[in-house]
Amino acid sequence: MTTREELRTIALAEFAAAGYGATSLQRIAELAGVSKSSVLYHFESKERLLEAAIGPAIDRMNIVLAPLQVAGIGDRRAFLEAFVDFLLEYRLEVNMFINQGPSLVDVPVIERANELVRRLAAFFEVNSGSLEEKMRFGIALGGAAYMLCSAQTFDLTQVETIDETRAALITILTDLLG
Amino acid sequence: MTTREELRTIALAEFAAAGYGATSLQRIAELAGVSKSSVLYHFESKERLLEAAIGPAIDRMNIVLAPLQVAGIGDRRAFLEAFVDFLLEYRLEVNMFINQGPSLVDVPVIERANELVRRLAAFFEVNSGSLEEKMRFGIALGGAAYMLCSAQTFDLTQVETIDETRAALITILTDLLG
DNA sequence: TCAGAAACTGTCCGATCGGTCAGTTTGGCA
DNA sequence: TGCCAAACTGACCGATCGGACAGTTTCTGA
Repeated sequence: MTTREELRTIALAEFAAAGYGATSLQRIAELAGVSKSSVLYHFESKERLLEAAIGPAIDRMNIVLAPLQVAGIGDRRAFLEAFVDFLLEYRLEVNMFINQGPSLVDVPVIERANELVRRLAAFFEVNSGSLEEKMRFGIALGGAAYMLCSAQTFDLTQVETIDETRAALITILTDLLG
Repeated sequence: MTTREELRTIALAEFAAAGYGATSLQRIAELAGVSKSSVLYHFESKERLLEAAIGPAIDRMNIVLAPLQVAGIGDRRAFLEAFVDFLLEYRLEVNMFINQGPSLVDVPVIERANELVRRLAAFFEVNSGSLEEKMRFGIALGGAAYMLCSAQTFDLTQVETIDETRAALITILTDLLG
């Protein structure tokens, strides 16, 4: 693993756990065992580091959404499975966005993610549905992100297999949105 | 409204919106139109301000939970209604705890809130249930908090009445946990 | 009216923030 | 071996952080 990729991984974990504003470049550097200058060599600013941290997740989600742009959401169950796979693979990024996003206005990469959520909401016809349907969408999105990143709070640390988690998540989200 | 209470309200809103670590005493002072020194006169430290901000919510939730300590959860529906009322009244506090709590280790008031969540999980027999039941609890808790505090993201700003929101929330949480 | 308490302020402190920059170390290739 | 670019560092910058403290204004009851 290159140092750059290592820094990206460490930064993402810290941003998700402690928050973007509360995480200093110095702390990231210490966790990586390099100097703060080295962090700023690989990423020219803290904001660029944030971009590198969650950008790939946005790109991936855009790919998941792309076919729906022309064909509509079609089979909800199939889409939810793809969505859950996305959540599991990018849980830290999603958690960070859910928790920190609202406070990071005018940050380009966060605006891109906000646009993504709006498109997602449109696919689920959130704004044409009832209030309850809107709320179901919000609860599913925020709740899945929260739950996936607070395993220890709920004594979920002994989660046996990723497959079981995936199946349970699909069942619950299908209940909420399917 | 006393200045102290005004400061508490402003601080809570900022902590919930921008995060505890990212909110400076100077900013709170500016929003309140007083000096930073004045903030530290009413609350001897930033941590005490955090305590004052979310402490009442914890006290209130403890009162909601108290009767269950002896009688068990009994009618889940009735408890969920009380819980939803709590969520609606203390949405900022809950949102702040959900988002910032994991990063605020060793802060006494946050530890108190964590203990509260553990007791809540115990009432719902989260740890004796299946993985899916645990996840339902986490999604319900985190999702409700997220949704209540991101109305504009989902174009929910035109929420007509609090009663409709309350009814929808009870329905959804009953689906998840009832 | 006036004294004491409460409320509030400006100034200062050491630490840390994100970021710049000149200089040093390191690794690969001719 | 010599060289150059990439990787990395420490020192430094102005700004801001949470907080201490002495002094000033404002309120209130005797």
